[in-house]
Amino acid sequence: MGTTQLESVPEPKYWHLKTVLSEALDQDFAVGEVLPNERELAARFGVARATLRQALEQLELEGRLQRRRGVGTTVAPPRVGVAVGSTANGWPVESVDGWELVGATEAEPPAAVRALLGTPEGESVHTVRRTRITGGQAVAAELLYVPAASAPGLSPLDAPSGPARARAVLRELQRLVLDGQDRSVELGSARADDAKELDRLPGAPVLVVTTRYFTSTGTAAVSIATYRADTCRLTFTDSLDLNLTSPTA
Amino acid sequence: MGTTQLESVPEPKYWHLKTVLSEALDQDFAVGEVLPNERELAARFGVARATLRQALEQLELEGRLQRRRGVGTTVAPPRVGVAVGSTANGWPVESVDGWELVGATEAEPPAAVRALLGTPEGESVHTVRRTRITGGQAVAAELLYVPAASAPGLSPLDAPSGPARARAVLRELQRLVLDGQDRSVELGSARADDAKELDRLPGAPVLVVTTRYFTSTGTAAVSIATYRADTCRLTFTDSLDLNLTSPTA
DNA sequence: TAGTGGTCTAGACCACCTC
DNA sequence: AGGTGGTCTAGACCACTAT
Repeated sequence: MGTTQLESVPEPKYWHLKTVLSEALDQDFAVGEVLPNERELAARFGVARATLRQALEQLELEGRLQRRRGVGTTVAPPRVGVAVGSTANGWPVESVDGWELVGATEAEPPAAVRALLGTPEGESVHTVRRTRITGGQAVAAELLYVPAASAPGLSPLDAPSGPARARAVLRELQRLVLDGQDRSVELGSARADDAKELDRLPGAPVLVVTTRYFTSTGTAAVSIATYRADTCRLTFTDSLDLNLTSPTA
Repeated sequence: MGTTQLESVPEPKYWHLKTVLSEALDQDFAVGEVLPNERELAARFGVARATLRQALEQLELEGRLQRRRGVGTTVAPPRVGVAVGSTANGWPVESVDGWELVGATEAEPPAAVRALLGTPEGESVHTVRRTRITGGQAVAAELLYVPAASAPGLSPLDAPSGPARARAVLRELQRLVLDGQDRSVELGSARADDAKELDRLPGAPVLVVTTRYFTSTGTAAVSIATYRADTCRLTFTDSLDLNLTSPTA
């Protein structure tokens, strides 16, 4: 029959909207510029605010927009490339790559971490919290889990908490010979504590980088680092010779 | 003053709901089991369907749930670890790691790729499409961009398209000496064509892995691979020989 | 055809920021 | 106080899958 079926796959409104907005961002807006508010944009496009928001959410997920409650929606700068594993085959250290020590506690790790460490249930481990700052912006929050066996020289009493304690744990780690590491990346949503460090709302999309540090005796430490997925592009420089990785002039 | 402010941060309903559901998934459901439908779940928790859906979306983002239109919501298996760069310092080849050649065309690459390749505007490049299958599931869709200069021996006429053509392009690549590669990972949303390959809806969250292949003459090829973020955990096995990286001990 | 998730609407109220 | 984005509601209809 003559049902020509031209629009056999009707594009969802929010999807089309996203495309239109994306092109508008390329052409008519500069980085940092604020967009009209959601109510006005929705009216301008003749859609409900919820539909407009669905398009904005996608664009934010892709790092094109930045939205802040009480402030507005702005055009986001291109994602920053953050090196992960450029300091490969090295223990986490202070004052490189913009890592900043926040503090350290001693507690039982989550079950998933316990499985990676191979520590028995109920055993507490050193937990170092770090934050990674790039361009004045917190881009990552990390929890580094170090079993007591990996920091044998650490007295429970020197610097019971805070950055000094964290530094002490890291110093202990450096004494061990690192045999290798193991890294994985997956999508997650920010827990409340990480979200706070990253200046995002809980549930914000993050890239979760899990690193296992191996010594001859097994897994000596595990790091769970959550990177802001909206602003970060994780870079891995596997290339052994560093000749071609042109520096910033 | 006496404003005790006990609930200074009222948790959003969908966030609380997500926590409750997450615990229920751990305790009362097996992998593959189907959940009650959204309307019933919403009624059971006394919330609007949209709110319930917000919680489900988060859980799907975290890889806990799988939702299929017309079918239902099921408990997802743990994410599969897919090796990225285990074949490090090697050209992409066929029939390893479950990559399957789909076809090849010749077209002008997107602007972002053109910038990475350094090809002039208007110049078309070979574009090889591959799909990565793991456990019977498509987990990644890749577009490999190869400038004509990187495949000099390729006649325009042998196997004009399809898997045979793709194989021919890859064979040409193997003739070059690979100097190194450069990899980055970021969050994105699936374009329509990739979504189709991955059996997902357009806009589904994906991990975009961008790889640059270097030879002595510069960037010889660029690969843009999109991995299903809901089902994949990207693994990087950097561990090399530990000799050169002797710590300060 | 019945049931599922996906899209969309037109409101309302709240939390947060700035002035 | 006024404006912003964030949450939430109670509907409606659509696209897809299975039977």
